[in-house]
Amino acid sequence: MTTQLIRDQVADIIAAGLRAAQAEGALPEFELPPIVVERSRQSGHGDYASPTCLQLARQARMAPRDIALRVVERMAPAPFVGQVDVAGPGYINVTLSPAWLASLVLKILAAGARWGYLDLGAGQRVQVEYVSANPTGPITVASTRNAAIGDVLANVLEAAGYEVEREYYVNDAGSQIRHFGESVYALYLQALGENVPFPEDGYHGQYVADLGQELAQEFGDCYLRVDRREAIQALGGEGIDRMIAWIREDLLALGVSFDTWFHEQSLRQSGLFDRCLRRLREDGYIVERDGAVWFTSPELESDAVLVRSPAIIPELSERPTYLASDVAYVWNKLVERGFDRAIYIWGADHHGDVPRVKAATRALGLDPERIVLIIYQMVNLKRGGEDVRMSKRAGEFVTLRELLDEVGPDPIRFLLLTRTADSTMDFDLDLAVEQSDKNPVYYVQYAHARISSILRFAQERAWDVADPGDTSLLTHESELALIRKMLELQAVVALAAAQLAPHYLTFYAKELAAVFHSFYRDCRVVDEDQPELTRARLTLVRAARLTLAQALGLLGVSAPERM
RNA sequence: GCCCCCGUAGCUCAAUGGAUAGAGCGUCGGACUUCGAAUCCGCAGGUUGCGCGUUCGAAUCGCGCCGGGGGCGCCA
Repeated sequence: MTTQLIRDQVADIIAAGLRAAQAEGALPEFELPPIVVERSRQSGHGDYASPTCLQLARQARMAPRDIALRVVERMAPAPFVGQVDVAGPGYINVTLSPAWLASLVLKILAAGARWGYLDLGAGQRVQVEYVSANPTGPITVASTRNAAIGDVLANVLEAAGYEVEREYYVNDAGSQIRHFGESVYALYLQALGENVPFPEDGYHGQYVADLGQELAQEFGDCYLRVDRREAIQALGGEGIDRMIAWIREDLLALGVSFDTWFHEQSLRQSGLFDRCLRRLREDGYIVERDGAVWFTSPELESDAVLVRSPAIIPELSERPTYLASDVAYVWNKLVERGFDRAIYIWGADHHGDVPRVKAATRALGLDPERIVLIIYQMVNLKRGGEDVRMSKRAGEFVTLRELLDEVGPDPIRFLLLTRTADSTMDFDLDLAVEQSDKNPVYYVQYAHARISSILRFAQERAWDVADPGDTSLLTHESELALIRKMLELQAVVALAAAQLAPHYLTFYAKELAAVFHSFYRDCRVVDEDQPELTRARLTLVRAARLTLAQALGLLGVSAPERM
């Protein structure tokens, strides 16, 4: 199975036709623009449509239709082309050959677990950094959207042929960590019966109290005797470690895992942070004002960004501001580890930092195009149409763990990817739980289970489902529609990878399931009176099941054989 | 004050600058003695918030309004 998209092959033969027309003097000489070919939206317009001749009209000083006619005359035949038409104002419509489509079924099955995988990455190394929630509490719904987007995007990029690394950036420095440590320490003391006040900016969640209890039981009173600062460091660090373990476990239950857990602390321990800051200072990007250190750059509209302020962050051992670490981090990604591209998945609340990180990247002498920051909008959690309010510090939120207990990973992942990242989404707990036609994940999984059931049925009647039969018998309109949709998997992977938009996969999976269900209505698979056709159709549905499984696999959603 | 996202069918949302803007849900009406009815088929439903512009062509790009959501202005 070739990994070159059919759409691109169509573009190639149109380009060849154009050049041939020019060589023969049927068209004037001009430089060819990139040939636009897209999937036809309207049935009756073939499978692919190219509006290229429309845009050539001015240069060629000819009517677009005439250009198209002269090109089509000279287009070389190709095995996948069934019919070529000039339509409307000058579109070139290409219809795939039914025989070629039928032959595709065996190629899909032969590709197996690699079906849908492409070679667009050309060996490029891409890092996707996602979730990266502060390790001061459990994963919430907002971070779960981040996880779904990041994880599926990484899958898609891998399928498109990139070398992908998945990373979780652990913010284990900064004042939130200090507040957390102080909270844990206070609750530890309280658990031992000490009468101490709870810190003003402390964390109020039940899990912090539990953590204090836990530490009191395990360590006893030994931290009563050590210096407060030291105790906070030790107990806070222990708390953070347990939070990270907890986060890792919950994400794993969602089917999300990482190649690297990168600790912010390491940026300073390695000295990289200081080196980057020195570099920026030497190049004139650092100014000192009002007793604080600022990053400034001509491309930043708002003046300057705080790097360090003794008034806010008195202790040198603590990390400076958020941006300051990001400077060293981007250097680490692009230079020390040499990724060609670094993708960040950020919640909309961080959108203001995008120009800053871009500016800092440029200030370091790196190409800002190499970093891509995907901003996804917020998630409103709902239950029966009512908003569920959340605040991490106040300890009121719905966690990933609770979601998993209530809903399970499949609906969570699927539902979180049924919107573009740009739109705010409501996540209704009641709907997510509901196993009905309102919940699209079951619709797709049902198609997979239904095919599995057909294959079981055939096997029970002693059909050899591994016998491919003669796939050229697949000529029914609904059979061909199913194959066309299966073929589209490659284009969807390419599109999702190019746009960095994993939600295309969920829409595709639903469409594929729908086309299968329609096929099922029109064509009986197992028919004792037509053994040859039965063998061919068994092969067809095996390929359809594989394609569904590939799409679901990229989404990280299970493909059940029974439901 | 500045920034970001959204506005498309009754509802929730799609649509790599292309032809007649599509799905699901909801309403209504049909299809199981035959491989899974968690399914399918059909009907109805639209000035793509408004205006101007760019383009052969705009839901899509630009500018200006209107409406909704969110963020920033020494927390991360």
